[in-house]
Amino acid sequence: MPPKPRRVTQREIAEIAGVSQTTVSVVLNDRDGKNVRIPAETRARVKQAIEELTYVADPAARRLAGLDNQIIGLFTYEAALSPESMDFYGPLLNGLERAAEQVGWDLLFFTSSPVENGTRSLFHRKTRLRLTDGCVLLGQQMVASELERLVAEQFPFVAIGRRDETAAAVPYVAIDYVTPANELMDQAVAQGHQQALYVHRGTDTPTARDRRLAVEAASADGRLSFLLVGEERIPDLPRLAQATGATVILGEDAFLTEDVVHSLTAAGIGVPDEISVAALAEVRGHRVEGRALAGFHVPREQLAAEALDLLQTLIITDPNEWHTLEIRRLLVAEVRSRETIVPRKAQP
Amino acid sequence: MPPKPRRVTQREIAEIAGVSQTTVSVVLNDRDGKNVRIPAETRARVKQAIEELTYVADPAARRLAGLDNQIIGLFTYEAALSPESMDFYGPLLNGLERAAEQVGWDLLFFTSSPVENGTRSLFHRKTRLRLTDGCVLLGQQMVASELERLVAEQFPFVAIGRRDETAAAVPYVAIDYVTPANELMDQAVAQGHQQALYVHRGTDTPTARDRRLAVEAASADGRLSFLLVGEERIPDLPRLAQATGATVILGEDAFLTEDVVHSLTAAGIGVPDEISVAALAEVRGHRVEGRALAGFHVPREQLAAEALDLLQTLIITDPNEWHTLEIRRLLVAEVRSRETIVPRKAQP
DNA sequence: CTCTCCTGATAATGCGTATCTGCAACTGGA
DNA sequence: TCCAGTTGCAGATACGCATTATCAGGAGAG
Repeated sequence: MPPKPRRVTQREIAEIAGVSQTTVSVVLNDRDGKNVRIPAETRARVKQAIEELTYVADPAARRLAGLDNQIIGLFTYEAALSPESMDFYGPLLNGLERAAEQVGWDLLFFTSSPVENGTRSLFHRKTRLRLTDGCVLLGQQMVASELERLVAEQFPFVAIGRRDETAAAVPYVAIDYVTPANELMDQAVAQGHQQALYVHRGTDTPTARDRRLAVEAASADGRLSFLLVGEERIPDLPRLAQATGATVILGEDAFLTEDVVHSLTAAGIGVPDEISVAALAEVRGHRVEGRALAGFHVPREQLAAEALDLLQTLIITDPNEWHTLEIRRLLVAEVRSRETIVPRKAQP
Repeated sequence: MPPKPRRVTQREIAEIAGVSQTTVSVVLNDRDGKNVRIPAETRARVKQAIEELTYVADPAARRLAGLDNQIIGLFTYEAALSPESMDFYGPLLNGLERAAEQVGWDLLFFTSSPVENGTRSLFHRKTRLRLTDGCVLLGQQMVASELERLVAEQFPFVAIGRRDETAAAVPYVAIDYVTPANELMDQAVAQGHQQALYVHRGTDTPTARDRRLAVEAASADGRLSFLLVGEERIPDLPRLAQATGATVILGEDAFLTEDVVHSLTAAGIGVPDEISVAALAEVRGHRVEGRALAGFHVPREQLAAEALDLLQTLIITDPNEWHTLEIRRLLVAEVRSRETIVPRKAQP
């Protein structure tokens, strides 16, 4: 490394203004009490020197002295800025940037984290985590041990996405899929539907479980009768619909639902005229048969704002009081069902 | 601020291993010379303690002690992550992320910089600039005084985009539009064209000047005769083309060129059959008359990689030797002319 | 005239790390 | 046995900032 370029320090300001470094610090922080008093005239002299030399404090020194840095970390378990992930991360990152700008925080992307055992890891030998005041975690596959360590170290952080699987109390903001799922099913019922299919993947994430439970609950209390179908049986859907008399098919996500529609239309079944469809997930940008696919709009910008708000709360609260806080926040997704959930066709 | 959570320090490691803090530092940094010698047995003992306590170095303290942090700053004069700017910044950010990951650097977005006098400013009272080892600057409108201050402070930084207007030697990576512009004009000549129009905006940026100079040079040495036309005269283009006998029209950018095409087709002039068109700029995603608009493809991911490479060079080089480096790098844009530059129609 | 209180500062210290200097304890050679 | 050289560390210090304790000098009270 070349010699670190020397920049203006408080000591230099002090020499020029003819005071001590202490006084400069006091003036900078507008401190004044019974212990320390600086008359207006001296203050002015110091402030002038600060202006002239265009002093800016060294954040590393501030940090070392135990102060905050107004930096928050952003850790993603996959590349955040690649074109592929932009679809998902884009609105979140945009929301984070806007919220950070609002409160005057800088955003540190932990792009350096090396890949170990398949995923990136937050704790490595030179992690810059501790430079930040707090941290936002993004990604489908978080490592439980890292979350637990963050909790144990009482480091302020917020995960985006539900993190109930871990024993420790992980602060998160996430999307409530249950409320809008019920709303969507109620609308289907109001349109005359009685029999339905739910097409799902094999995965067992918290949100997948949520959706399935909502569907099963609706089936159990007689609102809407469901048959649950794995994705491998999509080719068989036309027959299944026929056999069960289903007039609605819900998919776990938008892509799956598109596959469902292809299977139906290939068999000559009209969507949505004969069978209504919807995804219990984000559907922005997804169209089937020239219509906007019914499903949810997830407020992702707001999700980011909420995450930073929660993080800020954690940062300014003593860790020992965290248990008194509401560290899990759910945002309700918005239902958009108009175009592919339509009234049930009169029986022939 | 709540009390700073205490974490593992070298001193604690030292106590457990029964050595001094110095020794821990030496072991961590694998230092060994004639001044300091640690036998393998002691090293092992210290390393074990480090493992057991899962020690990670405090980046702030490292920085204060004059070492590098492996953090580079990213300053944009506009919001970087908004959907509107993604078109332009997206590929750059992606390239930066990938390159940063390669070399193990974290990426600090200066999202906190407040707006003063219309633009964001890099130097404010609490700027975290000095936490970084170097900085990448993005944006159309950079503030000359800030660039000069960075140069004066010998702070390693690289601008993306040409920055010749400033007196001080500003390191940058940018796109060479002149070489591909000449190539494109040569192709037009090879296709039999002799007379052309160049439609430009009123702005006087370095790249705008480059393009105009290239066009004027081609005109001067008789390769291709040009008439330069301001954008306000686009409605008049059909008449101008007729009057000059021009069979090619070049636009300063893709949007301008699209307007040109609309003006021509509205007047019944076939594009590209009767008049070939191209933009002397990025044309990805732009189509006219069902064809990919001719023009350039700017290698933006590569631009980002080149910027980080230059930055890294600056960081590891003593500032006093910077004048010996090639601190301005140009990347040649790729010509894509096939679809809307076609052979000149035989005269009737 | 002495004692106390207030004013306007400053010296000293700590934060965690790296580095430079120094210094015992040992070893080998004469 | 005495000295020079080597081995294996520890002490001191710097980095830039905030904070705590302290201190000299002057004013006011008794």
